[in-house]
Amino acid sequence: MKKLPRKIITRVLLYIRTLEGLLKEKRYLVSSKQLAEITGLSDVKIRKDISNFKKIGRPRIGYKTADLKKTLENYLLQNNTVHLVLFGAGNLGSAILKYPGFHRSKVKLVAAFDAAKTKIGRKINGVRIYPVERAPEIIKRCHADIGIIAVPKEHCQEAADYMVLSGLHGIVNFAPCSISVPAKVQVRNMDFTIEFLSLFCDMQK
Amino acid sequence: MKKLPRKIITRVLLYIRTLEGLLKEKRYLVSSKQLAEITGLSDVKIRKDISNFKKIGRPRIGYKTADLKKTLENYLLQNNTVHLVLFGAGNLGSAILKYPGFHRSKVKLVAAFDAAKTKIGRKINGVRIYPVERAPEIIKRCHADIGIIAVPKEHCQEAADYMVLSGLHGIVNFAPCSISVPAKVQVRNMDFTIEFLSLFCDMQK
DNA sequence: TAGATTGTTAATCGATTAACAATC
DNA sequence: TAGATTGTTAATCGATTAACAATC
Repeated sequence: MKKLPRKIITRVLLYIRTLEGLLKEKRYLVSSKQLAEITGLSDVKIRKDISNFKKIGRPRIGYKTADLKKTLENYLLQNNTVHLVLFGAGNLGSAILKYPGFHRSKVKLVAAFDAAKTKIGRKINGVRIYPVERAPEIIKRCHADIGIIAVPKEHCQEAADYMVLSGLHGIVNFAPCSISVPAKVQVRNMDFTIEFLSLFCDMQK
Repeated sequence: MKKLPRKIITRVLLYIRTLEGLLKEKRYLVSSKQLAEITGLSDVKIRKDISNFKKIGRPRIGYKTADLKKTLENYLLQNNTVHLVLFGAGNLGSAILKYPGFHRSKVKLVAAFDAAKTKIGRKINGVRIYPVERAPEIIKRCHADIGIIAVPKEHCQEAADYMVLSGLHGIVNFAPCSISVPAKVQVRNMDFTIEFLSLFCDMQK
């Protein structure tokens, strides 16, 4: 199976989330047109995306919800679970620790780190908070894959450095600033302000 | 000035944020190559993006930080300030209310709404929390542009409906579910789980 | 002048959409 | 059979990169 571009991966994850919702409502069949209505994407694009995997739809009928979900998951996630660690257990960090995302089984936040003495040792949503100095040790021990930066932007690069040092190859950065990391480390930036402003600019005219 | 595609808008906002940082460090000149190093984008792309505005760089020298920032802001944001309202003052909502984004002057969160009686009337970071029923009235009164959904996903569509009813044309949805709105309303979805998983899939191989 | 950097045009690449054949 | 829907191929569109001229 060839590697898919990021755009398609993101959409496929959206399909999986959507299919999960449909299953909860006991809708066992779904067409690309229905998926298009729910997701806001075009039905052609959805069929094209799905065709990257295997023929699974039936003309005139659509897709079996459960089968489609399983097919997409198998190709994309296989048997992997993503292990996440969080830097910064403040407001945003706590929100992330409690984020009610889909697919609990595939995504596991395994440890949090914070600089504040008062927070060390506490648990939020079952996840223990450790002092940042212990990050390398703990990250290696629990085989974390991805680090989340939710610290004040002054400590943003510091957190990134700890992550690189600990051998992480993926970082999701919620702080509104750029970080500098080796090329092998993938970074995804989530700056809320940029999102708000970009939507606003998009809306003009 | 022609409307720019969303991708370029988002990058230009990143340049503005970066230039703001450089100004704080008293770096009054910057080249596209330096911006490329900080942002992780290519210098050609940066020059191409900037060339959408006006000739402002000087060969051999680069750009005057302050001038470039001003030029980008003038074209993109003009004299506008974005007025935001928030639905849901839980963990994530509180984090958004306190988000230390750049450009305080251009982005203003003007009101928050929550269903919980205990939260009504309180202020977080100077923003008052109102009962959801008052949303249409307050949103109209304060000329809000964009609504932020940070409610539990069960109430996600409800919040969206309130926003549409109140005349908002832009929604940023942090809940992990799809919403259905009229075509004139622009939606931006931020599902953390999808971000984490998509980064993870991207990292494989 | 030589060298570095901008800004632009042309070429390439990738993603989306259109058209349509296949099929149930 | 007729109609709806999938899956695929070809055409279009947009974004990125390469090449290079302009300029300080």
